[in-house]
Amino acid sequence: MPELPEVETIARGVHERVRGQSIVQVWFSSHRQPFKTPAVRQARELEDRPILAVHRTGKHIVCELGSASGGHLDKVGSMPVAQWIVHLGMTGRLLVTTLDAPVALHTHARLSLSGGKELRFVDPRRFGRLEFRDLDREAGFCAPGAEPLTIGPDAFAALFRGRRLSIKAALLNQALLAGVGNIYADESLFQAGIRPRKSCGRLTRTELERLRAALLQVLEHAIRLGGSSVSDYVDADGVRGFFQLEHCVYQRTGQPCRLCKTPIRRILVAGRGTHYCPRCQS
DNA sequence: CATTTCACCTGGTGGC
DNA sequence: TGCCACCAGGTGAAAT
Repeated sequence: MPELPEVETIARGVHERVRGQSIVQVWFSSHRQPFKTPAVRQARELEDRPILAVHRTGKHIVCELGSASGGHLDKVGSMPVAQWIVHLGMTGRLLVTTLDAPVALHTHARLSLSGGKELRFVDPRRFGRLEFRDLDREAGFCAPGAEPLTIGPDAFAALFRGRRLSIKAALLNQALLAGVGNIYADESLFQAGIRPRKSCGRLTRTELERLRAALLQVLEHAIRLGGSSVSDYVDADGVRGFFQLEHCVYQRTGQPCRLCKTPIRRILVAGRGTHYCPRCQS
């Protein structure tokens, strides 16, 4: 499941490979689900536009686009006038392939590019979303929550102050922090030595600062390793990540804790499978 | 308003 | 061997 490190890895890969190229032709599957903007309008809007840059915000991939009419006149670095926003959901992939590469099952979008490659969106469970924004008429995409890689100690602590829900549920709330999902919530709570069910309001300032530092460290480490491939995650080239090998608790139910050998436990918190060490996380 | 539950999806798994 | 119930979880809408 793509979370911040996986989405960051994909966005970087796509950026390197498609920056400066124009979208030549757009094909969408007939499935209704993945489109936040209706497919017909989305396809018409995307065609002929140059891709100026690709970056990540929260779990969203944002492609900054130039204007269609004078696409060849736009230079990389000029102001974007539109955006194509991709959310991968649970099983979404965004791949840069050759034009003649075999089309994977559950391919929902194919954007052929001026450089002779293709940008493909593949998503078996169709939880992903594709959206187009015309920046002349609407605001640019902005994740609702704070960015975990840059948020400071005070702002981080303020997110959780006065809340009664569990810290695990709060970490998963995208309106508070953008980009944290089940894997990195569990891993950062382990690193910080905090029980997932602990109420936000009962966390001390020291614990919150430990959590912020742990989250930052875990996310940066995961980005360096190209993300976690736990189900079928791959980067823009179809290459798997390596951070799953470093997981301390996620999907390690019953296995010995890497620090104290106590078997890792799995419980349900806020309806999500949650993994923790009963000894290291007090 | 804050918080919880559920529906949306398909592939993989385990029981019989 | 085959079939089927069930689970995985990001998100947003509905319920509490």
